[in-house]
Amino acid sequence: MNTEQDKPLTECLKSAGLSATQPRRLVLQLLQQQSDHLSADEVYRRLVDAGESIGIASVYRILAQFENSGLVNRHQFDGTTAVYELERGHHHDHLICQDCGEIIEFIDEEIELRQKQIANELGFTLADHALTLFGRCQRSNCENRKR
Amino acid sequence: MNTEQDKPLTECLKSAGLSATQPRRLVLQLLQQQSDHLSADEVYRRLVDAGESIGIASVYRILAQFENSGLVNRHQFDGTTAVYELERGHHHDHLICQDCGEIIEFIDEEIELRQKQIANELGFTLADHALTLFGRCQRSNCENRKR
DNA sequence: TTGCGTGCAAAGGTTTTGCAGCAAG
DNA sequence: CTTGCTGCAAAACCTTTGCACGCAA
Repeated sequence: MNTEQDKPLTECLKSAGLSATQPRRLVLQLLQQQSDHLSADEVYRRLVDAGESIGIASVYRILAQFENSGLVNRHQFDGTTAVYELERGHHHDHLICQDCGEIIEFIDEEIELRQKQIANELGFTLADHALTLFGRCQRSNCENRKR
Repeated sequence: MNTEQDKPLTECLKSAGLSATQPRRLVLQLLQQQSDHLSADEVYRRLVDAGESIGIASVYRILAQFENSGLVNRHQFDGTTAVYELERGHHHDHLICQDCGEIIEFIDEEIELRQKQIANELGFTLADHALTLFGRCQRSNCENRKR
């Protein structure tokens, strides 16, 4: 699949309807290099730590713009902080380890289909969904295991 | 099914390991009367509007205690405000209308089962899950319909 | 009585906003 | 040049916490 991330930063921004300013390039580049799910503050910190000049307000504004343009997805895994990940053209849901915080992405067509069916049965057109599983990994060497 | 809500307030609280104070009784009673999903602030406001004397801090503390005792469930449907609903012994997920905000509860055993299977296949034991569908209702008379 | 629970106010963390200056096209 | 974007600081918002007082058992 040919996704936006294959284009150079400037073109990727332009085709999303955004002018290619330096802060926007920086945020987009960071998200492309990362496979993690980053909070706004983590994005800000990493850029500052890398010697870049950017403000936290711009990070929030840019991430919101990226989300509206479909460039990134926003998730609210815990109740406090939102995290963002680059839209890579492959929809997926998330499984989070309650011990070590590891985030695993998965996709299940059966669940996807049932969701649509359920919405339809209830008289709705499915527009979006949020599915997060919380579990405990069975790795004996999980360094974050509690207890 | 015989649930906690069938008991008088005091007994319900006691069997949850909580002393039966007036604020706790008030919050529990409100949640029992309500079938809605209420935010902490909504709980606070409704009690104050009803002439009761209670502080917002107590509402937050009490709702957290209720959640730890399994008396209520906490949901984070949007990114900003948590909502609470009385645990009635029937697990369910939620479908929310993006037009009118209506919340519909549903349960689908197929999805429940697949979730467990997926977690197991990935080497995890499923502990919890959050599934929320977002859709648009097809009621022509939906007064909150946008556009 | 005795300690837990409460209310108030202040603090905490995340996100948004107002505004003057600056950069992109 | 001209408009839109940025950075800073302050505000907004939801939630938690410290503390002295008061109620439940």
